[in-house]
Amino acid sequence: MDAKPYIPRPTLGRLPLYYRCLDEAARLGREVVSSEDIGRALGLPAAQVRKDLSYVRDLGRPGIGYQVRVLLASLKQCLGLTSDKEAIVVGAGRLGQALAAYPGFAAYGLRIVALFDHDPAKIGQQVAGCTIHPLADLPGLVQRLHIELGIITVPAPAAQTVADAMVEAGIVAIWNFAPVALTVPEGVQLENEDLAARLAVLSHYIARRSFARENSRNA
Amino acid sequence: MDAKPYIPRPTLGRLPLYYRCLDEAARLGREVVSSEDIGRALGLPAAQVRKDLSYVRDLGRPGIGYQVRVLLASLKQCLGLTSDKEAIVVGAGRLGQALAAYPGFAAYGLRIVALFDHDPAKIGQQVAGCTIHPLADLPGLVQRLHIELGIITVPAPAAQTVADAMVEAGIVAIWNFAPVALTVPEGVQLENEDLAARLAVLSHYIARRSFARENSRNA
DNA sequence: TAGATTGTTAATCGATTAACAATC
DNA sequence: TAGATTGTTAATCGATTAACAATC
Repeated sequence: MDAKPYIPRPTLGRLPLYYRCLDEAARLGREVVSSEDIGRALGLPAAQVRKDLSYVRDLGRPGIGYQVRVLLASLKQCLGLTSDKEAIVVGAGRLGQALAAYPGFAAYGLRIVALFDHDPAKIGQQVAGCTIHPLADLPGLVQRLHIELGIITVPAPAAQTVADAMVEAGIVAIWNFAPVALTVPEGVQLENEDLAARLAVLSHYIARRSFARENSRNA
Repeated sequence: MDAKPYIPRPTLGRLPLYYRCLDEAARLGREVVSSEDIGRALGLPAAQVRKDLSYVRDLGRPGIGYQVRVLLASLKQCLGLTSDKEAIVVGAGRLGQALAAYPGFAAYGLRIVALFDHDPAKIGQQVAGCTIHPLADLPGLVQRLHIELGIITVPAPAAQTVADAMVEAGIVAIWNFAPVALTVPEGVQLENEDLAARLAVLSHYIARRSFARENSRNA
């Protein structure tokens, strides 16, 4: 047991990419990869790959590279994917349902096991093998299955209440899609996914682009 | 016309939050807000708010604060939201449909106007007022409507082909949900949204948490 | 041994935070 | 005028990149 206690957030965000890259290499039957190989596949400088991987554990061999199997296992452990992690989604609208059915999580051994909604019409429906439960069942189900991961896809005004209920039930990491700043107790990890804000950033790039074009015309 | 030519990426990511915050303040009838007010609402230090807003334009008044209407208009221009921006989604699976129907974009004047899919069974279906078109119609539609924003929600193996088609058709900013490193020509803005990778990061935090707990027990 | 490639140190770069003169 | 709050400068912090000794 020597998982590192602290990894910088930017590095952390890249670890899943390394994991997927190594997984792919393993499927192709490769036994060893270099930081150069990984960097090329992901569009990152080799030095950054080495630096990032040094946080995971000392696994490469100078002159040789990284053993695919070994590094994969380390990344798996570092990302907490050794035991399958289960998550719940609160808010069974289109987005919540899309996440519940999203096939991409499986590559990391992540699984959404239940949806919750307050709309009586939705209760009992199945989405990709996942049942929609009433909100009242949340605490019981979370505790019974020892769920630690919660995803919020309710409208903004309901999000804080849902977050509170999740924390109360024992969830320690929340992925929030509602465009609102939530308050959670110390020790609960919160990640915000603001889809509209992301799209607005792309809109800015387009605006800047036309601005630059105009400028060069007038220059 | 004095839109700033360059804004750091972290700042850029916060601008939409300021926009939403100011929009809210305007709806509440507030005429002036301070960097302190904004910071409190968003959980950011006031100094950072001021620094960020200084990239947008010089708009605050010392001793007073920021005029809500004026700052809102500046942010709108900076984010390119003065003229309504339209986007297309390629990949009419659950995720693509959820995005097409997502109500949150409207707050920024962003709108998804068409879905594309290669599945003949889906062609012609409506999703939240948005028609699903065959892929062959993409170039024509993009050019006719002068669409500059494309969203990719197809499986990873198809993503590069879709990106190429988008660029060919004239799209200059791509939001890619497929978990794969795409190649686009210089000048085309690419933002990756890797949902599974995001969830994996949360999984790591949980793992670290239990590691920390175990450690403190043994300490 | 020579060539390859690591892990790490040091240099660079960029973002955040603190402090404060300017000004309403 | 006194109090409030900006915009900006300088200090701090943290991440990326480059370089290279260690080593397979």
